[in-house]
Amino acid sequence: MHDPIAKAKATLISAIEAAYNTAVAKGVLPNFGLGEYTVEIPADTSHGDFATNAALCAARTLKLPPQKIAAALLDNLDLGNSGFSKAEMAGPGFLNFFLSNDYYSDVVRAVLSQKERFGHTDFGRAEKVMVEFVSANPTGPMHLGNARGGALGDCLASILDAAGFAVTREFYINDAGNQIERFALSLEVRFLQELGGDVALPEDCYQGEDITLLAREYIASCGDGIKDADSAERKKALVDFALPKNIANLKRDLLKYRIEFDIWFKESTLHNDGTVAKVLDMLKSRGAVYENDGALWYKATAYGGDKDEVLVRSNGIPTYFAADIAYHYNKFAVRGFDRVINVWGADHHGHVARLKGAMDAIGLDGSKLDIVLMQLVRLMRDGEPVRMSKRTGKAITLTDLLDEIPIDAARFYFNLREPKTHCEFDLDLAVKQSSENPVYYVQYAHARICSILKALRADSIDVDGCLDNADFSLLCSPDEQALIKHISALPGEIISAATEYDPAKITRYTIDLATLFHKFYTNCRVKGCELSLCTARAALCIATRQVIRNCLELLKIDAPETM
RNA sequence: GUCUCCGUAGCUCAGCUGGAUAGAGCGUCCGCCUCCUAAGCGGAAGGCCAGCGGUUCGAAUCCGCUCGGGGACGCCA
Repeated sequence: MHDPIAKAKATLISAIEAAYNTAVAKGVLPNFGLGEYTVEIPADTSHGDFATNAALCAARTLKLPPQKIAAALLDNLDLGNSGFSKAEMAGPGFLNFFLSNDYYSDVVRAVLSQKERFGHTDFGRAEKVMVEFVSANPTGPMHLGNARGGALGDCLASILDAAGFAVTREFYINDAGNQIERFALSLEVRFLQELGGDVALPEDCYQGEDITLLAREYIASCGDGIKDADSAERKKALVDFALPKNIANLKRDLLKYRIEFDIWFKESTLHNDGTVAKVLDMLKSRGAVYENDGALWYKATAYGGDKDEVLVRSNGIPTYFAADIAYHYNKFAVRGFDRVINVWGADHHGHVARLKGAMDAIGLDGSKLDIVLMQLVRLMRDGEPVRMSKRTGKAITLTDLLDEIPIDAARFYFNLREPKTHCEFDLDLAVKQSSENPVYYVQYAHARICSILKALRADSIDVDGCLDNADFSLLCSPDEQALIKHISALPGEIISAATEYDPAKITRYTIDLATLFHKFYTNCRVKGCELSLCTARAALCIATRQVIRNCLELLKIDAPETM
């Protein structure tokens, strides 16, 4: 039982189709087919556990009132061993179905036996998927956008993995191009300034204090020997020293944020190994480029773009865009990914169509490239937007953020909303250890369960033998069934989060799970009730704890035993 | 100007591949611990789903326009 909800829906659809065929055979309904309809889980449980609008949808083709069709379907419905106990007609012609007790027992049993694998499916058929995210500029520290992108990309990768894809997490290091030139120049100026030189830092250079510190570190460990070398040599020495340090810092900070990449891919390799030149040749041979003002232009407009783009500047240096085409050529053609997902800030949205188009232009399939555009975050404190770090006066960095708020809260918060929504990050709320902060609400449910189980063990109740000994059919109160039904939705929820690239589905699922558990906790006592019921409820507690853990594992958030 | 995201309770947001009475948290008010963690649960109040039109049995959901807000439109990355 990989996905109980999907299985139940499939069962219902075949039962409905069978009922229709029987009704047709009896001459009760015309033989035009039911057409398209849906089976859904109604918001209101009095409308059953599942409901279908089949009769409403078929009303036109069958030229009969919906209620008459629904009645005919109901008359000929055979639920047999379907896991459903009854069906009824309601409203304008809905058919509502009610699950039997077996369904609930099966779900609890499945969780207890599948354990940390519950929720995982083979939906993705081990398709090779790359998730590229963060890819922060290595010339400096990461900012708030990287914090959201990091939490988002990392959880999306985990979710895809759970949904059965073969996932690679990748960080693209932009260690070439203009920004490295600027980095080099900034370092050089700071270096010379440290040695008393009278040079000013140009405005378009990196103004941060980190550059000065790097220059100082260089002098401390390598001396000032390059002072009199020519500028190009001096810059190279400084960059060769500073860039690896910055990259190491990125790794360190991301690790602190619980993100580990499988691959750190350097842009420079694409320039050095001829991939950039190769894709330029491919574009040339396909007639997708032209020359103008001494530069090489890509005919974006011929491939779905809104305006043409420069590939090679008139000074002979390829643009970032040229390198990006080469990079994605590498992802698809060289490394053979079936699908590539990039998590980008919304400020890159203009880049999406032309990169996809460029994939088509070099004979690859741009539709296999998906971009998750993430809107920027507004940091709030005391109801006011925070733009700058108090300490440095510069943009807020990931490290600044994690100094202030717990990692659990940050990761949870950034995955609370769909990537495309503009979101506010409330610093005051994130540090609050109260019910206002949803991450604690979820963790509290987990801690409560641990506490119950501890109390039961202290009473010598065989908590660990629940799977073998418990009579799950005793779990029949509304609170128990609501909890179990929600548990059974996890596999489908993970698949849906994976296909829609929306980790927020999982955080919200987890909050709802905690809510249902807290209700169960309030209304159904575990300790102290009759032994068989106590054992069954303990089993439900263990199953719930497992599901909370599985969800928090996807988000890489701690599941504390006590709070 | 073109493209893009957003607009739902006082606040932050779900719901959006069309379905039954539009949901949650926070805030406000009122209840619930001799009993497994009250970081919890229950209840009340709070809505022109930005506006107008269209599509149809049915629209918060789909389409068009308008208004309001964020972002992008470099031989930057």
